[in-house]
Amino acid sequence: MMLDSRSIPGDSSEEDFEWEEVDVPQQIHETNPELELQLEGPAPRANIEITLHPGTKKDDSKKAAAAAARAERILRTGTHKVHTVCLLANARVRNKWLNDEVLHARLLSLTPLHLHNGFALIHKSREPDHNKRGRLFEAAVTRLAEWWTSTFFSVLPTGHIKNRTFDENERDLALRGNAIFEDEESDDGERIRSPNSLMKHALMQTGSRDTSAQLFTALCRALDIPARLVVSLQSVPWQSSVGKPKFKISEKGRPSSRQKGKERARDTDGLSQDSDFEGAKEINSQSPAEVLGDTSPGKASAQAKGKGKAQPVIKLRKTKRYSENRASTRAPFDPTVTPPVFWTEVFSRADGRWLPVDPIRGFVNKRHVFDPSAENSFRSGVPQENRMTYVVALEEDGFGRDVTARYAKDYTAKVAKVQGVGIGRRKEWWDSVVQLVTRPYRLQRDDTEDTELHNHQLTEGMPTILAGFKGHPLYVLSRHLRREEVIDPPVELGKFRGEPVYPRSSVISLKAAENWMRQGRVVREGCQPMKMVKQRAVTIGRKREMELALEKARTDSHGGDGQEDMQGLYAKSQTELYKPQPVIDGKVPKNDFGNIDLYVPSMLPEGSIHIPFKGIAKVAKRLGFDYAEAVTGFEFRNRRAIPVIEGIVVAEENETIIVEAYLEAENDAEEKAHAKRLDQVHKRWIRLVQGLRIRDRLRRQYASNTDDATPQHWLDTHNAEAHQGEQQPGGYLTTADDVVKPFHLPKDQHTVLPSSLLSSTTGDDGAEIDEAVPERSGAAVSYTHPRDSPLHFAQDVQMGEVSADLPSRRSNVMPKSMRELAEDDLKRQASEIAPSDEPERRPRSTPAARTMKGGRVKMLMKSGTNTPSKGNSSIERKNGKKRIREDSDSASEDDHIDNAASTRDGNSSKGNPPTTGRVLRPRPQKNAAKLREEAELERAFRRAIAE
DNA sequence: GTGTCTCACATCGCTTTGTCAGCA
DNA sequence: CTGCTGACTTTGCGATGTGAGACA
Repeated sequence: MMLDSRSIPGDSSEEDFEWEEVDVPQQIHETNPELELQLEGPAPRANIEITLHPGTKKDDSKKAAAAAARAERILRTGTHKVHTVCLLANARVRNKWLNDEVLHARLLSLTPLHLHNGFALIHKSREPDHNKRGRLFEAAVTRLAEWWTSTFFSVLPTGHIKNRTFDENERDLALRGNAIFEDEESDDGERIRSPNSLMKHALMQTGSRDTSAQLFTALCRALDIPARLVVSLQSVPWQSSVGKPKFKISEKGRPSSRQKGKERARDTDGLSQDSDFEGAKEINSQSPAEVLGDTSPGKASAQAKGKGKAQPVIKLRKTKRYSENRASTRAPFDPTVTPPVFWTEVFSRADGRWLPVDPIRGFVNKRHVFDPSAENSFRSGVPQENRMTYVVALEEDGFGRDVTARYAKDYTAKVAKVQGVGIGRRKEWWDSVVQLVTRPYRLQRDDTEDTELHNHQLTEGMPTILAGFKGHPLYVLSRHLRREEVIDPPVELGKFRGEPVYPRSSVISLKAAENWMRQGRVVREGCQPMKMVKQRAVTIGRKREMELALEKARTDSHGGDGQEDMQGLYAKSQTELYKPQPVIDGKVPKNDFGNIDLYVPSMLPEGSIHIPFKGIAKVAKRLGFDYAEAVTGFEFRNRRAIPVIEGIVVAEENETIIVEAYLEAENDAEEKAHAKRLDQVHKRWIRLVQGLRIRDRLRRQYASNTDDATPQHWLDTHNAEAHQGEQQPGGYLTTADDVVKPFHLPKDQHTVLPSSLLSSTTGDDGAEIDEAVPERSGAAVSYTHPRDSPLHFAQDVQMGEVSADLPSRRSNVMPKSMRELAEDDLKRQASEIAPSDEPERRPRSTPAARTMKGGRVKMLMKSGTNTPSKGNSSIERKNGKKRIREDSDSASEDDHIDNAASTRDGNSSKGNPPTTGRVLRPRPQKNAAKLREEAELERAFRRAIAE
């Protein structure tokens, strides 16, 4: 590109520069393959070509994958929650059934008497020592459990609740989607539909281990021992990784992608599991490859080998039976040996505590035997069928308590984290679920139990994994300390892999001096910061400040360290309450910004007061008092901190005067606002009324002079020429306005007749009409046109007809102002006599009036009060129009007369019958009193608007 | 071969005192 | 002319949560 001074014409400022010719390569080759640039300059005719290659889709796919992962996570979490709640509800229903009296009676009848007596003999009177009583009770429970386990109830290997991972369920659902209803009975879950089902199992003395535990609980209750049904909810884990076999190193060498390798690893893993675990076979038999009938050698399973392309559902059943047969051979998964999902807690009255009882394995008072995590250690490689996350104990009254801490090993280190402790929302959710089943009031034993559970956590011991220390209530590692946390005093409790372990109680949180100020505290003089951290700059101002400081530091040290800005953090113990400068001579101390910091009430200076009213600063300023606006906090928008100002701080002695002045100003402002509002209301009313009047007048004029006021009618008129005599002049009446009466406003105050306008041709009304209905009027409105208008003829004819009918109105048709109308009204008021009878009689003289009924009377009432002129034919015309509607269902004779009247009045030679097919009921006739009342109301209204 | 650690990415929470045009 | 009000814009960093993969 070459720059030439000639190429910059007429720029004097540019003339100061000496332009130099330089050689520029004709083409610029961009090294970036994605952006090719060819510049086009004036001298060497190089073209500018910008080629933008669309970026690789990598990012998009990444995004999509992330979105999918997120959606899946939400789904997993949701599923986990719903499943947990359902399982809890299920346990509650079972727990309720365990109170069935018939079930109790049946169980008691099946229990040997000596076991009954074992409990009956434990009594204060026989054994005063409660410790001994406690031991006796425990022994009795042990005997009962032993009898139940060894003699009475035989546990079936299937039918109990098992834990399943999200993926397993997904696969299962995908498989059984169509057959889920037909296949109901094939489900391996034991079906207990009522207490009767439980009773059946009690009589058969057999069932799943869940049923065993439930029946044992019922038996305890029958024996009058407070017993809880304890359930470890086996909900779908929310973590995606749970139950997934990990990626094998041996898979690495495969030519396929890692993901595929992982999938295959999972598949083959499933295979290996399949051979030795009944639960796993279900999962494996439902693997997607099989579902899809994929028999490729790479994915073909050992099981699939012999089964060819059988339907998945059938396969499921077959494999299940197969596994059931083999289940008994698998000792490690024997449900009578492994930790259960349901068990019992009995309350030892003597000890005042709950004893766990495992009626399947015959354990009593051994809380550690229920956590399956220890059991799994020797079963590595198989999916867990029991995961302890939530353990709920349900009492006879249906209320429950979360007793996970009693049974879970490493509760605080592991299980609590799965429950969501410290994570926030999930823990919140679980708390809310527990709250649903918690007794609304507390018993003493609840408090005792809480203490016990708390002690369990305290005596749990140090975590064995690093993650266990994270958020542990007792222990902390310095690596897990937060930015603003420090350990003080650093008392070592022990070591974890060479790292010192400190008590959580030694952790104290620090704040920067500024942040302490926001709490109304200042760092004591001479205190050294306990920790130095990198300063954060969030707002633009702060950032600039930091940059300047950094720049200054660089220049000072000549490009030396350029170290980042560090800030010191202080502990609360290093601070003291901030004491602002007092108010002296009514002068309020202010900060650099001219206001006062008032983040906490203690920051209010001595001798001052905070008046938190909006707009009070103006008052204080007007009165000339010293004041400071109170900054009570900040809002953050657009990388800026915006101070929140709430009122002012003034000297105490000025408070009364300022507040009084403020209230006064408020009152004034309120009054002003009220007056303004009133004014607006009046204006709006006036506008409305005037608008209605104009509308009414226009309608009367066009309705009376001719009925072809609408384009529709214009059409009708022309159509009617073909079949004259059929159409009625009231075509206008079929519009909505005729059906829906607008409002009982004085409708003929501005009685402006076309004739008057014709005579004057000018004037407000003429303009108005012209403006309001320029086209609508058609020939009928042509009176506003000059005489040479093509519509002149129609106008003449029309007006001639009208004039014949309206002799008296002619002279009094000028538009009136609101004031004039009011005056008229006053005059009328003075001269008004018998308003109801008089007008009714008078119009009867005209044929049109004779046909009028209720509606007519009313209208006449109005006209009589509104205008001094009598025999107002325009009104009659209007009434006539109205009459058509109102009298449509009255005698046909009336209709004829009416037609005749409207024919004449409407200046139409076509005596058409009413075109409307509507059937309208006449308005009921009003009596004189009612009419008078209405008239009075109307006058009042008119007076109001005349003002 | 599993449990634990590490890394990458997502999400949350902290941050702490403007400017300008339009209108009354 | 003055003073008030509302629109403007949507950051960025560290801590922490989450999940996948590596490794002891």
